[in-house]
Amino acid sequence: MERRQPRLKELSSELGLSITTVSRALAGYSDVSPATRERVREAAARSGYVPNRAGRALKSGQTGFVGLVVPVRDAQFIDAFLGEFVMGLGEALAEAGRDLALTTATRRQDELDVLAHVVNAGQVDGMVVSRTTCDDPRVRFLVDRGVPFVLHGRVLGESRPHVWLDTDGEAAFAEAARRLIALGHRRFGLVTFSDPMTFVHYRRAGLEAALRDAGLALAPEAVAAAPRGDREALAAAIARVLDMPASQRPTAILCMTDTLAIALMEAARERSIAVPADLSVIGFDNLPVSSFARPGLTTFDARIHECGVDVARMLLDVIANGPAAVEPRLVAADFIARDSHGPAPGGRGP
Amino acid sequence: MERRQPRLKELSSELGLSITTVSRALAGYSDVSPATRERVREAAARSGYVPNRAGRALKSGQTGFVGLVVPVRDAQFIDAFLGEFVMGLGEALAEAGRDLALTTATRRQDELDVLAHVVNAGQVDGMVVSRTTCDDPRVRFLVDRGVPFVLHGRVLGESRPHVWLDTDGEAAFAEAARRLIALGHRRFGLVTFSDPMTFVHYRRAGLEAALRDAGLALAPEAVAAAPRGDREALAAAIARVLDMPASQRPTAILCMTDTLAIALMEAARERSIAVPADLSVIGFDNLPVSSFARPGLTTFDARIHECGVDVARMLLDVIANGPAAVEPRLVAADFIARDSHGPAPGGRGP
DNA sequence: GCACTCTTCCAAAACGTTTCGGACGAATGC
DNA sequence: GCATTCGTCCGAAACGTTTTGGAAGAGTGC
Repeated sequence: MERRQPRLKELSSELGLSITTVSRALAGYSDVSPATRERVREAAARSGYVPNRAGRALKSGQTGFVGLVVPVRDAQFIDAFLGEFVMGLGEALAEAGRDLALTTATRRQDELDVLAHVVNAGQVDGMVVSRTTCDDPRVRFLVDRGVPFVLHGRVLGESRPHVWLDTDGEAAFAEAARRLIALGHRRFGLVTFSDPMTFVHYRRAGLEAALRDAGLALAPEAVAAAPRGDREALAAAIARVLDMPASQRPTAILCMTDTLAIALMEAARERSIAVPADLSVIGFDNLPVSSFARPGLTTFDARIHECGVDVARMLLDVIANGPAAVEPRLVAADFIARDSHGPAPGGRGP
Repeated sequence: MERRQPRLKELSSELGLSITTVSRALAGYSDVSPATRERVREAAARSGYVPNRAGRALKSGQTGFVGLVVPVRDAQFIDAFLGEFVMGLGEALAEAGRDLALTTATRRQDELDVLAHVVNAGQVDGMVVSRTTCDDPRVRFLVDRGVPFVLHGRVLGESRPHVWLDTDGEAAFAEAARRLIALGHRRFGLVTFSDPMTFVHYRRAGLEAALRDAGLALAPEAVAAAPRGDREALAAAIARVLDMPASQRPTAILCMTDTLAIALMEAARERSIAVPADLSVIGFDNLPVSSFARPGLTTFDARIHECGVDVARMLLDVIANGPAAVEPRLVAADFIARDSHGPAPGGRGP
């Protein structure tokens, strides 16, 4: 068996034409006669000819790949939602005949090193950068190098033009706070990450702004912060908040992600703190898990699959037309009301 | 800015050496003096030289990519578990300096067409094939073409040598059945897919064999089958089983996946059929969702992340040494006892 | 009949790498 | 002192594609 894949050379000698003509016929150039073009196309289709990626990449500089570096932590998928995002990327790329080059950054390597390696090896036409930090070195590197890229998330310090798509977590957390305030809540808490991810910054800012508008404030001792993936630190931080005297304990806690919210609800259950009677909990992400949690978790849906599709389309646009041609996008998250939030205990609410 | 990435040519002229020598120094050949080798290595590291993938692929035939084609259905990630599998692949590939080329098969294209395109474009050194069907045309294609590949799953008809890793669903479902029989169950049901996936075949075979050994049988009317992703057909099929008179209705139902099991439990709740008092339910996959379902879902853990790691390692082995050098692997799934199964109603159990 | 354009085709170069087959001294064996 | 080997190094070819700069021939205008 093992029939070798035909190449331009085989195809051209079979047709009695030059390699040039076959190449230009398939590319649809006008300097090859319609009759020849048809003949070439037919032969290419019949023999199953597909242009070799490496050859094409070498000459044209376009590899057909778009890169994504995903970190591995705790040997488990970082946030169930990355899967959805990746599928969105893949779907939009498939429409453009491109593929996703997925590189895993293991613990031993810095994420920036891996990114630089991928870019320096010239294996991609552009990069998707997910999970940005406030001052992300990857963004500086990519801007410096002039590599097309799109951020999923934002950075704070970079003034040079770059393209991003982000969920408006600031507006979402402000909305959550206003809804809870309207339900009579006055003491708020937050379960968050201690890492400098940009979304952490914005969501917290949204919460604090809404509280300020209502003449309230987020007490520092009502904030539980832990590094991503560190279950023990998280449990300890949550314990510090939940073990406050009931008269000082927050009656409503916002959580950076659904995963954190579910951990919080488990911790509350262990302490016989009833959700939502004693404590309202709101998450973010709308993971599939969240609708099966008991009580069902109130959260925000960021339509992560659509974000993936949009980021890929924006990146294709940047690759074709440069970053100046593409507008950054801030997309709203939808409030998903379930059963984990309700009126404040004590009946001051409606 | 936009400093161009140095290439072998720049590096060699900077060092006053030939391209050949620089290339061979970096590759560690013995015909370059240790002193020169060090000098070259140092210069390469300093300038951030990384060999161009396209150039290398063109000459050596090795692209550094391993391919995976994932289907998109219902615009949502097919089974949460694929994400875990992909991360396992990526992790093991990263250790070998390779990357994953993820191609999405959209509805319009046949999965085989996409696979053939990827292979014919020479963009990968090998393929991972997931979700095999009993008589999978992809396997025939890859064996015909002599492309290195590893199946995640099995096929039934292919006699030519090929490498696979699969979860032993046959043993798992047999074990589940025996456990339920020991708990007094006599009437069994099955929620399954009507699609010809190989795992469907094996798991059902395991169930039926265990029943046969106990002098029991799986009644055809106790089997709910629907195409993957078709929620309505699934609901209708489940309804037909659950709406049987209680005296004939199965007291224990095995489900091909956790997703199906959760749909079954929801349908049972709507009909006030208590799980596990009236009905025992066992799933497969151990999705994160399953531990949050109420009652917690009894299931099997296939250690999907490890499967990804192992499949990638096997594929690297096949690429290096050919398929004959690699043994197929059947891995056991772990029984995860939670609260969705129990003694048969009527107290015949222990 | 001549200069010109238009259509259709092609040879050759280039992209960056690896590798084959040497070349050139210096050291070795006799 | 001569042939041989060894240690280093290099030129050139090749992988498959795209593109530049033509060439050859037919048709057109005068």
